[in-house]
Amino acid sequence: MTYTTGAAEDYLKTIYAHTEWQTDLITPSALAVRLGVAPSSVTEMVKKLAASGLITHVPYGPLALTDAGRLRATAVVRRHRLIETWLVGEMGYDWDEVHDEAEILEHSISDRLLEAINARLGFPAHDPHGDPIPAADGTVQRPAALLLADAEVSHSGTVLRISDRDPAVLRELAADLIGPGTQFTLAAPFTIVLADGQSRLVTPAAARSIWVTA
Amino acid sequence: MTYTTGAAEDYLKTIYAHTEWQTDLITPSALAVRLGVAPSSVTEMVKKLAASGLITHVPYGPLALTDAGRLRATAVVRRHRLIETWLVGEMGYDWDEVHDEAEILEHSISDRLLEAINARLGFPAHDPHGDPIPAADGTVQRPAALLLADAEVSHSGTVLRISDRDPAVLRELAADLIGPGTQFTLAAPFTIVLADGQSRLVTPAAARSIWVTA
DNA sequence: GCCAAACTTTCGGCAAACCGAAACCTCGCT
DNA sequence: AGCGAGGTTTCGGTTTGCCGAAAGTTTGGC
Repeated sequence: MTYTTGAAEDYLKTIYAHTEWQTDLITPSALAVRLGVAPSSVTEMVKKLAASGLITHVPYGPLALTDAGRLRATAVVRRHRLIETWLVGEMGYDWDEVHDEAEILEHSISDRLLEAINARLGFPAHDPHGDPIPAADGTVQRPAALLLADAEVSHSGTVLRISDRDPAVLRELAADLIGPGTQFTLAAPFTIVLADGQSRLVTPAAARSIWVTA
Repeated sequence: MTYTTGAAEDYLKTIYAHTEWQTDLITPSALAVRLGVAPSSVTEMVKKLAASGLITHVPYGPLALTDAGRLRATAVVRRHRLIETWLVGEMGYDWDEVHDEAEILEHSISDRLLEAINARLGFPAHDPHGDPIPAADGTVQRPAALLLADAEVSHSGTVLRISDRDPAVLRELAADLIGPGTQFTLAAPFTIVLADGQSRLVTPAAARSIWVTA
């Protein structure tokens, strides 16, 4: 069936998000934590999503999106990221303030309004955090990326994206003028040197939120 | 208590809308028809709204908003009309296309985003149909108005608002270049003469949708 | 190779909105 | 005054999404 309630969209989106920058599959309990619901609620929704052919699931095993599920998930992510881009680009929001608003609007905006926004923005490829905006057909352009916390000392590269999970990290980095496109060299663990020679100490939380070119 | 679900907002808005341009109170059955729900659903919601102090209701009697309910209702109407104004003013919608989108977004947009939109639009006083946009404190500036269908022949005036209930009427009037602000004289029933001397035959449905200065 | 911890599922329940059928008021008309 | 039509409410039931407690499964460590 169609089955496109807001709740189901949130489950699909979260399953998708888990594998966007890493490869392991998500477990029901991890999904429960991410969504802030009880494990039993996940079991229930998983049954519905599997019955609708949007995910695959063997009992007591992890979850994986089907092609149909991934298409549905990327559509939600597309809406979310276009809305975030619009809030920052046109409505005066800062990049640490857009998440909650987008979380709600992504479930109610029409395709038509979304495309009007997309056109106004000039069909952006990335949102303010550097995350790729999926195309309408579900295609996503995702560069090879590495967590800054996992990079070797002396690694040089460009910041690709900052996870928007933690607004405090976003504010910290905005104050340090670090964002997508920033070029750097890792001088020592948690210490980066920018193109202009200035060095910055990033917190461990930030190092685990910043993804850079490999 | 607070009780601000989307469903409750729709009930309050509809009760408010009924008395906006006329004075009689709405009955539960009329409310059911307007909302497209069964009468028994109305009874149930009416109990909750009355228990929350948002409406008054004596069994088997009509419904009336309390001050608290009216404030809640005008807040929804404000969101609806600002969204409509924005869709027409910035997003390329025509005035007959905005209702459904606004109907959904009015329940999910935040106060902050609404005010950002309001500021971009220059704090408009009316929506594209000529309906007054309530102020944030619930105040509404509503001029004395008369239905064109009820006006006497030779009545002269200005179009104040067009009900947005029927998109076909809106398209008909847009084609005839009739809208809020249009000056006219009623030459004969259903026949108006515009300021430039051109005359227009309006359909009975349109005459029951056009409100003019008294 | 077994067992307990950790994870997952099942089960009964709840709240919000909705429904249709049946019971119940009200009011106008005779 | 009484009666019936029409509007309103009650009642039992449905769906969606959530919960906690209890039962079931898996798996790592000994």
